[in-house]
Parts: sequence; C-alpha cells; structure tokens
Amino acid sequence: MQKTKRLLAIEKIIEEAHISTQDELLKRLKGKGISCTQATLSRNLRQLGVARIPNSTGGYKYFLSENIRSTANSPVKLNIVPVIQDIVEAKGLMVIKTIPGNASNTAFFIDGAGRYEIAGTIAGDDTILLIPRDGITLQQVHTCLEIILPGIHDQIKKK
Amino acid sequence: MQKTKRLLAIEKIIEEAHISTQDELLKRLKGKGISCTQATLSRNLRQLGVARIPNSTGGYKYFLSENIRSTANSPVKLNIVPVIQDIVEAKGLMVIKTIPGNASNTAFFIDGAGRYEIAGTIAGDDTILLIPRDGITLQQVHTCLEIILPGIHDQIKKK
DNA sequence: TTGTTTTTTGCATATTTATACATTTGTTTT
DNA sequence: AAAACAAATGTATAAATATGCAAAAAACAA
Repeated sequence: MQKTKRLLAIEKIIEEAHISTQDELLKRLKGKGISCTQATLSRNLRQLGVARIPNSTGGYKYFLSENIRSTANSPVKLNIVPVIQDIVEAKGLMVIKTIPGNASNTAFFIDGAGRYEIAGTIAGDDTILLIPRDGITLQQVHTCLEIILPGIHDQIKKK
Repeated sequence: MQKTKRLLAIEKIIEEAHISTQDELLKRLKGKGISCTQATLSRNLRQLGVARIPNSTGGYKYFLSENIRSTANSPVKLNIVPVIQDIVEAKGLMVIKTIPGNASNTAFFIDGAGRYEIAGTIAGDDTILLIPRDGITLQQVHTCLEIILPGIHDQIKKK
C-alpha cells in the first residue's frame, strides 16, 4: 500500500532530520519519490502521534512521541517456519494461535516491528492476544501483519 | 512582573487540565484574572517549550516538554526501578509494557494494591492488560497508578 | 527625576496545520 | 464481474498558531 510506505518514510525522516514544518517534510518525501498533499501529511502525523516542539533557537522540530521502533534489528525471521496456526478475531481484538511454546517469541517479533497499528500484544504459551490501537480496523491489522510476516495469511489458509 | 505570573499559571494549567488550543488556555487564564492575547500566549508557549501532541481520540493536548523530552539533563530518580516501559490505551483498556519477564510481578503488585478502579489484570511476559471497572475513566486509572507506583508516569516520559 | 535602552505586548496579518466534502482507490461479497 | 463497502486522498477552506512592527511598559543610567 502507498500509505504504509509513506508512514515509514515519514518516521524515518523525522528521526533523522530536523523537520520544522509539514511543507518541509513534504519536499523531503518528494525527494524520495513519495508525493502527497499537506492535508494527507497532517492526517498521517496525527496517526503517528508526531509532536511539534519549539526549541530555544527560535525554530520547531517534529518528534515521534513514541520511541524509536526499528524493524532492522530483529534477529529472527519467524515466517520461515509455519509457527502461526490460526487467527481469530473477537471483541475488536485479534487472537493468534501458534504451535506450542512459540507465542512469546512470535509476539516479541511482532512487537519488534514497532507498528503503530498495534497497541500491544500479550503472549501465553501458544496464544497471542493482539490489541489494535483505537481507530485501527482489524483489516488494517491484517495488512500490517502481512507486512511484518509476509505470507502469513497464505500459510494459514493452506493448512 | 506580569509575565512571570502568567508563565507559572500556564504551566500549572497545562499540567492539570487537558488543553488543546491556545484560545482554550486563554479563557482559562482569563478565569484566573490573567489576560493577554493569543499572540502573547504563542510566544510564552515557545518560551516554556510546550508541545502540542495529537491523541488517538482525535484531539490535541499541550504538554510541558520537560514531561516528554527524554534525556541527559534530567535527574534520575534512583528509587524507581525502570521496569515499566510504556503505557498505551486502547479499547478503553490499558496496555502496560514492562521490561521482559517483569509483567507478572508488576501485575501482581498492581493487583495487590486492591484498588477499586481496577477490575483485573492479565500479564504475559512483558505486557500487562489492565481492565478498568465500568464507569472508570482511563484518566482515573492513571491517577490510580500514580498512587500505586509513584513516579510511574515521569519514568515513562523521561525514557 | 529625565533620557536611553531593553523587554513585553497588542494588532494585524502571514504562516502553518486541520478538516469537511467529494472523489478515487482498494477490498470484500455475491 | 459487478455491486457494496471501506479506506485513502486531494481540493478548498477553516482553524490554529506564529510573527513583523509599532506602541507601551519596565529596567537602567546619569
């Protein structure tokens, strides 16, 4: 999806550069081949929980209000092994069944992706409860999971 | 001086109330007998380093940046073990992230306080799901947590 | 005091950010 | 495939915030 890529790019730029207005960010994105309008950017920044903080030198700077999430430093790729057995939705939450003993590391992996869509996870032995953020649909979470663990849904369906 | 008094009042209001626009703050100040224009307020907020952060419910909230900025120049509170990493709200529930392996004992400690506001908790390895009683706001839960674990919010924000 | 300099403020307005609405794009269902 | 639904986006504009400039207030010096 176009949006997901943009959100990631926004996070990256904000972490790395000193951005003080949305137009500035807009230009940076354009430089990376990603283009949208200021309106979209405004909505995205809200979704990411980005703060604008004045500094003492007379300018402003955007900050991620939630702390750095890196997909980069995740050590294990879980999607090689068919760990995830089933996904069930309930009460606006998502229940993920894994093979025994693998809930914890799978959840850790999901957490490690640092996706804004996911408020948090709780893992037992072979079950994970995934709590989406407010305003996020389960469909969005599915998309998100597909990004974190490519092929996850195929894997389940083929079972 | 007039300004000093106003700056103090602004800090106090921002800490205590949920302020989302400068006009709103302006009215509060007026209610306290302090009056100025939005322009002055804007300048004061810059001076105080106040940030405006979007929340998941579609609004905004002003924060004193000492409460959100991390880092070096903030004194460390040694009597607090930094077990709790983050608190996220979703679906009227509260998701508390701890350092790995500490969810269970932290949840036990929270349960042990026997607070009415909290219906119960479920702990995984590094995440606690806290379920508030019906009719209890998340704000009340925050207050409650601050009573059980003094300094908890500072600890998180300074991370 | 009086004149001089610095700080603070309001006004008017520019800049920046948010949003209602319509449209497009994508997804699911039949 | 088409219909039905949901999500994402752009346009235009509203809302909110920042700032240049002149006036007023405060601080300072002689």
